Amino acid sequence: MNRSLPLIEEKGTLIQDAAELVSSYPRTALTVDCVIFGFEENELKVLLIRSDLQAYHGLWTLLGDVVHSNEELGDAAYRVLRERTGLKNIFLEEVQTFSTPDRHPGGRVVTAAYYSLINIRHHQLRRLDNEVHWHNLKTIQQMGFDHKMILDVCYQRLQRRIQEHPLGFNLLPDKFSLRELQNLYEAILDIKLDRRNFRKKFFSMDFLIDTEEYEVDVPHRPGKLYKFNFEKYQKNQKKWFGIDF
Amino acid sequence: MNRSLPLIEEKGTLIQDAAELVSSYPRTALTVDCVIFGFEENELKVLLIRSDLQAYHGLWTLLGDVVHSNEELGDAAYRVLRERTGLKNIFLEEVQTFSTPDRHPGGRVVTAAYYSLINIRHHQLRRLDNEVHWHNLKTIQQMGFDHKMILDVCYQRLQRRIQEHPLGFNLLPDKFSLRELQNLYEAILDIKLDRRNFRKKFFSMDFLIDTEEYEVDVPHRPGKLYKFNFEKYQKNQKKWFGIDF
DNA sequence: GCAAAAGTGTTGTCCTTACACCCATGC
DNA sequence: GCATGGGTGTAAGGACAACACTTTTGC
Repeated sequence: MNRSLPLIEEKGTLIQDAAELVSSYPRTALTVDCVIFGFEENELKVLLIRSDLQAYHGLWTLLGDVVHSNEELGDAAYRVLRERTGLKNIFLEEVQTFSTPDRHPGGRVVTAAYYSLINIRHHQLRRLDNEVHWHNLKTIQQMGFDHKMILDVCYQRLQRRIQEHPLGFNLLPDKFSLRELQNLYEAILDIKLDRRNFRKKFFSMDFLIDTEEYEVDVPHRPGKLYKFNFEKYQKNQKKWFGIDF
Repeated sequence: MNRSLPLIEEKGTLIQDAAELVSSYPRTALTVDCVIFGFEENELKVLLIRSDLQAYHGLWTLLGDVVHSNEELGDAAYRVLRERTGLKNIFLEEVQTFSTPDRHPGGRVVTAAYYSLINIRHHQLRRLDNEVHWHNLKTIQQMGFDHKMILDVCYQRLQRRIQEHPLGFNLLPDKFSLRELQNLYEAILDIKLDRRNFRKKFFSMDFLIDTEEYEVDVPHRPGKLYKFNFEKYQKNQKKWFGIDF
């Protein structure tokens, strides 16, 4: 309907010089912060770095850095990860911005939070700048800046996401047992699941490939090892229209 | 484990002056853009404004503005809405940032997109700055900037969201018929739903209050009118641990 | 043989889907 | 009386939750 509205121009003249307009805008320091979750020894961990600010002396913070002047935020997040940890080929997802005016002691800094979930063993940390370390998520109390809040928000996102997408498979060895898979889900969701129902669920989804191999060197009956059928998953992407709140 | 790590300080001296650090950061123009969906005449609409840039002469754009220097992004989004349309008491949700370097013809501008879904009749548009108009979502083709992409991303978010939360009820009159509710869902999800199953679904959720009133002046058998039981919904917030991809 | 975890099946319940007929009203 | 949409029920299938015993291995 509104496509046919006449152009009304008397209201104001159009802005000819977009560059002049933009140059009149206030400018803000922009950063990105990466919340990298990892899974190891049946615990959900997160990668933190020691704050280099005197104001947060001794506290841990997320991996973050300022966004360069012609850089996309997503690219900045990948760069931060690469520079600080050497990590590459990781999928980052934006969660949200944090822009409380006093969130940074040095002045106004707006940050966009990104998160990912990776296999700790598949990604060797190089360049341990400023003491990058994995921390058990459950033991983290205080952090610098508003990073504890950012972490909490990203953790909630992760929990929601893993129920909708098979994120988990990237986190396990190429061949994994169902117990390992279940441990992963239990660690992330922070709940216990019924072993039988869990197995049924995953078998019925039919995304597991039986490798015919078994665990070795375990002090109990060895479990079968499976691979994830990524191809099949891609094809069967859920299209669902239920209403479910 | 890492809580007990000793502080290693020889790596570098801590930064004493956080303000100096921040002042060294490059700065970026920051805007917010609001994607306001509305529902009227069984159609999903979106509130757009005529671009005031010569470069996008005649094209429609989202409601946006620059973020003030000490303003939270969310607050800026609410302000934009208030200033441009008079709309208040609306819930906005952040979707994501858009930061392609050349997305604005006047130079680097990073934007954060927010969306909402409102009842067009409950919110009178005041101050029709620069021709703010409702547009039928399905007829929108080209827009200024990268706003078509932003709109698409926000629409997808809306579709996902309405399947998880009873957003819809704010969009209808205080008392509504089930047909109105179903029209809303069909418009947003862009599908047809079975009337009987739809009714069953909503009745079984038990969030509807029977007003004992009926539609009037309809050219067919009048439907019963219901209210939404917001209180009951709050209490029964879904807590769910299934895995469902 | 014992400890530890793997592996397995059934049942009841609930949710979803598909589907067809009568009812109340305006005209 | 007819057109329009309102209102209703059932049956089948699928998903989920709860639950206990046997098997295999390392030691």
